[in-house]
Amino acid sequence: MRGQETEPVPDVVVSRLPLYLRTLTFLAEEGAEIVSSAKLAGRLGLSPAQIRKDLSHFGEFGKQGSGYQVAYLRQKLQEILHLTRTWDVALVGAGDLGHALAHYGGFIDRGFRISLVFDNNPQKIGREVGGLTVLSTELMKAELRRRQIRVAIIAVPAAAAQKVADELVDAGVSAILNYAPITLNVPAGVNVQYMDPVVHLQHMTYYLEPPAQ
Amino acid sequence: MRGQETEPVPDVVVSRLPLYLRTLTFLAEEGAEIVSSAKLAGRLGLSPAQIRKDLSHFGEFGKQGSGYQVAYLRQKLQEILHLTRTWDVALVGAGDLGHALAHYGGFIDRGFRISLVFDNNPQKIGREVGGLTVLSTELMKAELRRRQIRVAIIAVPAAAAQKVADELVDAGVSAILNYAPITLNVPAGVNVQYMDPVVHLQHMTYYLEPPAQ
DNA sequence: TAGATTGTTAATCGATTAACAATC
DNA sequence: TAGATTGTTAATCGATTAACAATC
Repeated sequence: MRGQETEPVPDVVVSRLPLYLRTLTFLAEEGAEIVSSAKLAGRLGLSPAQIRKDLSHFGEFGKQGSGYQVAYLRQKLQEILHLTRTWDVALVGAGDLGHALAHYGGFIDRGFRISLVFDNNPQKIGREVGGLTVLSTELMKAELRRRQIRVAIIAVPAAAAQKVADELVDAGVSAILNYAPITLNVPAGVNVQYMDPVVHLQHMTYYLEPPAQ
Repeated sequence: MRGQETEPVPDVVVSRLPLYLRTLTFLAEEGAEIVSSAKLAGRLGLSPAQIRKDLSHFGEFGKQGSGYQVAYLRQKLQEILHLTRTWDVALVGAGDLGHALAHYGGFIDRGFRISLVFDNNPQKIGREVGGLTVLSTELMKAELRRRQIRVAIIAVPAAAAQKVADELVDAGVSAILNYAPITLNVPAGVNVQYMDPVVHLQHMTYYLEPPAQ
């Protein structure tokens, strides 16, 4: 317990909170009303102590002897992660991946809604994707500013990604989920998360025996 | 330098190697022949010392005074990550995301090839996706065994993912890239990497001011 | 040679874990 | 009450960084 929030919470702790939240949602769907740090840890492959320590950065949410109320902790995590509202997200790139993201039904009940789709291909501009009309990237900056969009997803080829990132930052975006296989250069204060499947596959092949073939 | 490889390399080090490799490929395309740890670090937003320390787990690849030969270090990283051959990958799930992955052109020159696509939907079985015929998941175990597939991608809804994972493991798969928003339970020796866009978006909203709206 | 940069050591920093008093 | 589990402290563990001799 503490009065005013002072020490910043380590980013590695923050990165686990969405996993806790996701698991709590499952537990709630399964009808669980109470969960212990041990049970939550078992689901996630973490240690109970780590979960308790992580949560202790934000307050006291459990009860000795029983554990955490699932609905309550879930609510608290949503508040901590600023998910008590829905964030409008701009999607840049209306290719195969952009289509998949625009059609993905898993955003809305976890705090996000793709509200704008951009592409620079005249063939795609004006088409409809996931209920949205694809807009020209030339309109991007103005639209993002007007709608005060803070979150964007980059789903363009690597060669175009840095330019898109620059424009997004210029338009006031400060959270970027980047599917392009390239490290982006962004100013301090802008957060980038990376989603390159090949990077994760390559990470795993390290542990695979180089097969005979 | 050491004789026989003894100490295991920390996983956090392994996780950075694909990023080094990716950046070296870019540098090679840009025509760079030599790169210093400082330049590589600048590109990646890391410290030069970290890159040198990471690489030192595997050998001595640089030259005092100049740095690393791009082509040589790239080759070495490919060998370390077992990327001197192409890995056949099974894709499970032929929905929007599965389509996007099957059509993605970025796998082949980075060591992977989607060779099999499975789905349990009779509407999809027999259809063609990215040049491959969608097979029934009922054939999965036999096909994976027969072709000795070690790497798979899960692109099915969360509700189906654990069952798919169990079947993949049973079929001998030991590296799973999981797009379903759920933590998988797998035996020791099976590696899972997660790709849940919402988890990464939620990580970032922690740092965003909860907007007025 | 002088300048630059590696590979490595030791110091620092930070994260995880173990343990337990508090308490439901 | 007895048993269980939290929140927290201190210890441990591991990763990052700083610094520099070696050397290209």
